[in-house]
Amino acid sequence: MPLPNDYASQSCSVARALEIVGERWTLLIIRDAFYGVRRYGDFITHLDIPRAVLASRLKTLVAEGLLVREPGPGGHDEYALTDKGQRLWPVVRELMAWGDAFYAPHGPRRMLTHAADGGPIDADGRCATCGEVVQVPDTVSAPGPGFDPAERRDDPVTAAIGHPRRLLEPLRV
Amino acid sequence: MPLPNDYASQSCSVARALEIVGERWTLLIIRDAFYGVRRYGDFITHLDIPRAVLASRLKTLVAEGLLVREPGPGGHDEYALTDKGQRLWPVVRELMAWGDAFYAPHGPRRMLTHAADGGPIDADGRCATCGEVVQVPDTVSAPGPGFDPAERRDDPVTAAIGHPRRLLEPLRV
DNA sequence: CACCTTGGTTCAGTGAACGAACCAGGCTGC
DNA sequence: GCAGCCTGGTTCGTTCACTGAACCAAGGTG
Repeated sequence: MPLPNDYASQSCSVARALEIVGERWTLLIIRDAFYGVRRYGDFITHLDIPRAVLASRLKTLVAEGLLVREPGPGGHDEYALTDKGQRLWPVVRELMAWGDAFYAPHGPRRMLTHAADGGPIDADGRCATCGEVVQVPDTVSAPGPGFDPAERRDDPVTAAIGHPRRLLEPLRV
Repeated sequence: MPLPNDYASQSCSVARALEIVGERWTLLIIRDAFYGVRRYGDFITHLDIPRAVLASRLKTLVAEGLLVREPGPGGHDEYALTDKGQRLWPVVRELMAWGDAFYAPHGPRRMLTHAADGGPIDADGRCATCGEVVQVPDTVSAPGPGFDPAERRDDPVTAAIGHPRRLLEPLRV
């Protein structure tokens, strides 16, 4: 974080990690990337983030190698998670689990299941049915009991995550 | 985050969680709390955080029930992690693992082991020796190969984490 | 009773976030 | 071939939070 007082002086990997993903909005951008969001405009409409901030964050994430910018099917460039970015999935998953545990009075807002056998994924990332650690592309994210359709807006992202989808599967053709 | 544009509108537990722990410094305060830091002055000297910001964050964390403020042995009040706060440990652990994987050229800065049998704790929080999920108070944190003693400063916190310690064990008597 | 330690609060300066406006390139319709 | 729209940004003035230094109050110590 390029504030006068940064975390860099600390010999701690939590501090180093937070220098990259600890800035406001960054982890939400990463989360949306797992949900298949790849285009600037889709991030804007779903996150409701100031355009300048999104541009700045995307630049940082590409520079740090968490995202790659590449030509997409529509002729527009897209942002896709690299392996380095995908390895943040446990962080996002645990954050979601904590939020579900304490801030989702009607139950989890999203359920994670194993695409291969449909088994639910437990707290430490394993499929309750087969016991395997589920890889990111084999993870299906579906609305859970705490999902509130009333909050649904009409952007393509919100529409897409309204039914089960594999992580990383691009939102658009 | 009480900025004009907050995350609250999103039906997403990641966003809800980040409203609490996504502010600058907050997760580092939580991390230090796992390391046994409990007193205002120790947070100040170890984190090098502006005093006003620490006071504000501690107030928020107590209000949200992640920390409790209670009388300590020295007659001073102390801040201790509640169960709700302790359940953030997987988030901190995964963040540390990610930082170690990509920003620790000389290997992990800290090693986590199971107090009962000394087995290393792997990526998903299980002891490699006994296979159990290691509870927070049974986790021992020790300097790893990437730990740089040259960065050591002379505050009590840095001195204490220079050798193996159980998580949550108070820094002071 | 002076002094030190601890745990804060206050306040001015600075930098980042916000949001609205602007702008450039590529495609579309005609 | 050009007017218009969609996409993906940049610019800029305002607002807000972080920073760091100074100040302050309570409690313990010599």
